[in-house]
Amino acid sequence: MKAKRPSEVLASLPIETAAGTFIAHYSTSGLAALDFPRSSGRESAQTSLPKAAEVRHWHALTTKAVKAVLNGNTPAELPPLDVSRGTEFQQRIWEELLWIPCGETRSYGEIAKSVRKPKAVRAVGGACGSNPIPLLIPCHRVLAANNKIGGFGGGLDWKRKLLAAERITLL
DNA sequence: ATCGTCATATGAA
DNA sequence: TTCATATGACGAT
Repeated sequence: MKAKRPSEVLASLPIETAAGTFIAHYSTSGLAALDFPRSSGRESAQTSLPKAAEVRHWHALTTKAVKAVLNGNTPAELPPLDVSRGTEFQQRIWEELLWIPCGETRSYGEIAKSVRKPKAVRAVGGACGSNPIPLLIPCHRVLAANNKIGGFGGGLDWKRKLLAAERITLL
């Protein structure tokens, strides 16, 4: 409906972790998307580092942040997040997710209430589903009511894994 | 406890 | 506009 401005992607860089190789996509404004490891192993990431020192710095931050989350810790610092292609509503939801402390969870309904739209519970789910930057925007900490697992775009197994890393137990 | 159905907000085609 | 949702509440098994 609103802002749909596909910022140009400057670089797609790999992030090697014990869980696989993530791929971070950077635009002129910051980190624009983060992909889960692909089981087929085909990486479309470029191997050469971009010339812009800024991007290299962002990637360093992203790499540290991703590894921190995989270990169940809170990232010390995040790179700038380019959420310019999201709608205003989505950006508001994503920002809200950022405030969820490591180890805690919220329900879709709780998120909806915190943005003063208590009825927009399904819309919250939709916003989480279109979250371009999983892990750093902790959509995995959002569960359905009654501590039910809910869903996860990148695969439910990932959600369970991330929750387990933070020692979050499902009822 | 599980299942079906409806209400409601938002986004995509 | 119509259709699809990573929900939630409620009522009927």
